[in-house]
Amino acid sequence: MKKAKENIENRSVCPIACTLDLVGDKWSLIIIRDMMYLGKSTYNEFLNSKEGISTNILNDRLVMLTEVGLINYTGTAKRKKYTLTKKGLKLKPVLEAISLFGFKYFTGDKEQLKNIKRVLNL
Amino acid sequence: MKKAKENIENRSVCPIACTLDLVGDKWSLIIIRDMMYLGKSTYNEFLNSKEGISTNILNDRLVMLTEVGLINYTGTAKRKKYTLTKKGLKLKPVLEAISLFGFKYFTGDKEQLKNIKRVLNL
DNA sequence: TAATTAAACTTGCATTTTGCAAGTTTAATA
DNA sequence: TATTAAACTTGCAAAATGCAAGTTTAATTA
Repeated sequence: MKKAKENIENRSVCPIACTLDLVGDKWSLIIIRDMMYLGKSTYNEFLNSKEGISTNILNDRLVMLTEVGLINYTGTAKRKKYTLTKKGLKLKPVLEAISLFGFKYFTGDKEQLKNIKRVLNL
Repeated sequence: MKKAKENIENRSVCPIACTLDLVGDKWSLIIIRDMMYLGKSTYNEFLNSKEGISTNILNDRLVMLTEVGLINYTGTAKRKKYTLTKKGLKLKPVLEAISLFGFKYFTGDKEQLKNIKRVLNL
């Protein structure tokens, strides 16, 4: 079994740097977005996100996010249902600030954005 | 001359994913933190941050952040002074939310954190 | 009950990104 | 004029990511 990073090494004591050591990568906040805003909870739901995460990275991130206490799961090994922990839910202001920035600076398809906006409760 | 990524490719139209395509890496928000909260503005000041960014990555990020319009610079090629653009300043709520999460979940050295808190205006 | 499906990984390998050490260029300073 | 130092640049090793394929075993279907 591949072993996930067990102890995140913080680069400094700065709270910003420490938080980025947890979720400052390309995929963690995408998974958390899926849980927080898009009602997703299973491996395959995450796998089918538009952004196209690959299976090994998805697995690594689910293990890591579980280890650091941002998510947990119920169900059998073959039917895991992931949910955000209380700690994970505390990232909501972060995602909200990020999406507000995104709405301001990325126009893209207006109709599509309207749908996203609705689903993200914005 | 090494060419920096010229057009960021967005993984999707999601505003969260798009924003993460800009600053969802290990170093960009550290540099922006240095400018926003720690009064830093030059290559060497960024280089001397506690987190220890390496020279090539720092250079890449400064080029990229300039290209995407989050920062810009004045001064000669040998004495560049970087500042946040209006767009870059719009990331302040993101950094604030991240640091609030960090303060809640990373204790570390109390005295040191108090100093950081002061310097971060929190 | 046996065969099939599919969800959740796992593995191997190529590509990309990052880290580290050292070197280069040229303004500013002594 | 010589030295310093700020801002890169380069080369190479290590780590992270991407991609395709394979594995395991619950759940479903025939």
